[in-house]
Amino acid sequence: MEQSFITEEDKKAARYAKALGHPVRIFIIRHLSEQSCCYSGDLTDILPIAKSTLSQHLKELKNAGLIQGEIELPRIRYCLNNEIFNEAKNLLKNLLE
Amino acid sequence: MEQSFITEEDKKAARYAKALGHPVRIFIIRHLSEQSCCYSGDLTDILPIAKSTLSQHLKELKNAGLIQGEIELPRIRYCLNNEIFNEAKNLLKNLLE
DNA sequence: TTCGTAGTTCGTAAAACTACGAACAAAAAT
DNA sequence: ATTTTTGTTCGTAGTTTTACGAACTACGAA
Repeated sequence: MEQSFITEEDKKAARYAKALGHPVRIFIIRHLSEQSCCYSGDLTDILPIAKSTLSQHLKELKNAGLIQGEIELPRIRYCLNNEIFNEAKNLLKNLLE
Repeated sequence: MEQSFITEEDKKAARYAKALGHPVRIFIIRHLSEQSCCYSGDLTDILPIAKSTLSQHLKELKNAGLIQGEIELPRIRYCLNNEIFNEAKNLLKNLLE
């Protein structure tokens, strides 16, 4: 046990990978990649989960920084956070070669 | 709640992302990408975790199919499983564009 | 046969994840 | 003022993850 060679980049990559580590969240990210933004209700109509569960998944993606929500009453418009999404992309692409 | 558009590919991508969702496992994958194979003992020397904990992380990567272990007594030689690793790479790259 | 090496499995405990319905909040519409 | 719409937060329950040390397996060496 000399030393940990786990870098900050490893930790970041792991956080992003973890945020992507659920089928619902993969779906949301894919959906947002295909059509730049969407409303939570769009997803509720499609996905077979309770809206509270969806809200939790959106929160996790927000916490990881991958998406952002803009209030557009009476709804909330979710989009990819391109800056952070690109960071995640680069870290994971780099890891995967 | 019309229909789930979560595909089998989404589920696979999520499984791979989840397997990568821990700094120790990112480190192991990075390590194996840099030097084709390694022994568990090499990792025990570097990482500040108990060998049983390391064994669990290796098991998760094995369960996801990303790595494989070949017995080479008295040790076990871990390598990337390139076929599955490539599948993970393609799924995640595709997701990330 | 006994000892040492390399690694897995077991048992345990704490934390995090997943999911749901109910309750709530904020603003627009009636 | 009440209702409707959209979505979040709360409370709860069951499952999974993470981590550790101890015990175990398998083999080679002394």
